[in-house]
Amino acid sequence: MEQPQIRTKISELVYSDAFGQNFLVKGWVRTKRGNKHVAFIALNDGSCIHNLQVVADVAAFDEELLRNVTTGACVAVCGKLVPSQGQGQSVELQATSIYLYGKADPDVYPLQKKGHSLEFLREIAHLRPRTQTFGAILRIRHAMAFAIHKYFNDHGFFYLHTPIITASDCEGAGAMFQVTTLNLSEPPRTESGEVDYAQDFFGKPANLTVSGQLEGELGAMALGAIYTFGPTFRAENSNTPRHLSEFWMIEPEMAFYEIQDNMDLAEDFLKFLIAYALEHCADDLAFLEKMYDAELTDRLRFVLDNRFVRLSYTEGVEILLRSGAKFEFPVSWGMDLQSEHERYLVEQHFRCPVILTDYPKEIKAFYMKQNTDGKTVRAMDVLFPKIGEIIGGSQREEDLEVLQRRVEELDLPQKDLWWYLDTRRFGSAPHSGFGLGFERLLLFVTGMVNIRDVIPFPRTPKNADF
RNA sequence: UCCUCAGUAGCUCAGUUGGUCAGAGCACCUGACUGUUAAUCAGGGGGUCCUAGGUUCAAGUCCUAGCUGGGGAGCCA
Repeated sequence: MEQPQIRTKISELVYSDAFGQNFLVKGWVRTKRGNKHVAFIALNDGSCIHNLQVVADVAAFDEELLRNVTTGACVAVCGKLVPSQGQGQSVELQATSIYLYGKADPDVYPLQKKGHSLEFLREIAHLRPRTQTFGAILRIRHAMAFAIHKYFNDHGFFYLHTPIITASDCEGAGAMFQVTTLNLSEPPRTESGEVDYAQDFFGKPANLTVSGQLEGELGAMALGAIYTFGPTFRAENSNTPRHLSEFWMIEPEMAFYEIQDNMDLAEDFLKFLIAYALEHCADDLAFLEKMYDAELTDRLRFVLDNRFVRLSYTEGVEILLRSGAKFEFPVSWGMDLQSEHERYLVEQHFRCPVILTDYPKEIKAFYMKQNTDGKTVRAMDVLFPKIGEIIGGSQREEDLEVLQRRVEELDLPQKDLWWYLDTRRFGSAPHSGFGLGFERLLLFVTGMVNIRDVIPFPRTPKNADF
């Protein structure tokens, strides 16, 4: 019988009814079962959550070959697609030839057919993509990245590549990683003994970006609406299931958007992404629901079907004060809301995503547009059940004098911000934007609870392996 | 960074008051079984009890410090 030369992905076969036809598949062995007459090989090639059941008549194959077909091994299989006699799958491949690409010594291959803890899998991040769980997560991650580009493209936004390396220290979003080519054991010194950054690569101190927003605003004030989608770096010593040192962030920035438009966009955007996941990642979501989170798709549908509650910080504080709930940190107007307060509003009071707006200006960034009350700014935080703040954004202050006054009040280095202030000096306009933490979105969509499990190779304090 | 819990076989864990305490299940190996579904059944091999000190006649067990991981908090997306 003629052997097919073209490889077929398993995702194309598991729902196929091309019975009697020959196919060539290539993938990694998940498990092998059977007896001395017949072997069942569960093969996965990453194209979908499902394994293809390969059936091998033991007598028809070299004994040594089959002995090396173990969990983790990589093989190519030619065979005939037939309806499965067994219960777990609708099709199976009757193998006519098997080629062993790479063995995986069962004594030392870390992955077993048994389930593994997520903590253990983090220690073998180079191999965990081969598990069903991480296959599902990484496919969903891809789908969400694609959907993000699709949404913005379809809505007339332009993808702007803001810099990864920045020499401005005023992004105001936490500690930064320094970028230098100086010899750290013997850096050049100035006459006064300080490190002489004039001799550094960029001639001044440089860092990895903590946000593309400031440059994003420059793009919005020219192209009308832009978004960024790239890696972001925070050198904070944060050790939580919701923080990474390196993560991906989406930051749309829109000219002529006021805060209400900003909220409309954020809600529509998030709902589009969730709907996209439900439509395009159904099998992977079903797996995660079965294994980790029985309410996963219910929760996704709930967010899709309900309008986000919108209320001001002041109203939120009043609800918390009236609630009678006991909080570790007592609520008062002017304080930043603690996790417990946000959770109360989202999970106890409204039981729905909440957009909080108009925060006290003292607890928000300098660039946010000040309200006429003199006390609050047009900030907006989108709070989700289980994961808290998923989006932070605001209308930006477009008035040069007001913005400059705020820069002075906060003692920010105005000379480094000249280019940012120029947008207010020349053709200023109302504009808004927000930042969406990509991995936080993925936490919500996948139902995972630790952010280290929704990025292929997590970077956290004391961990940059792989 | 703070609080808290944990670290024993490849994995998940048990190990009582400090005294036969080196254990189980799974994985792996060998054998059995003509269609399995985390296959099943029988047998076998497998240990720096996280590290360094300390207390004690005696430490997996108690004390101190450190390292690593989980959970909570802060910072934030």
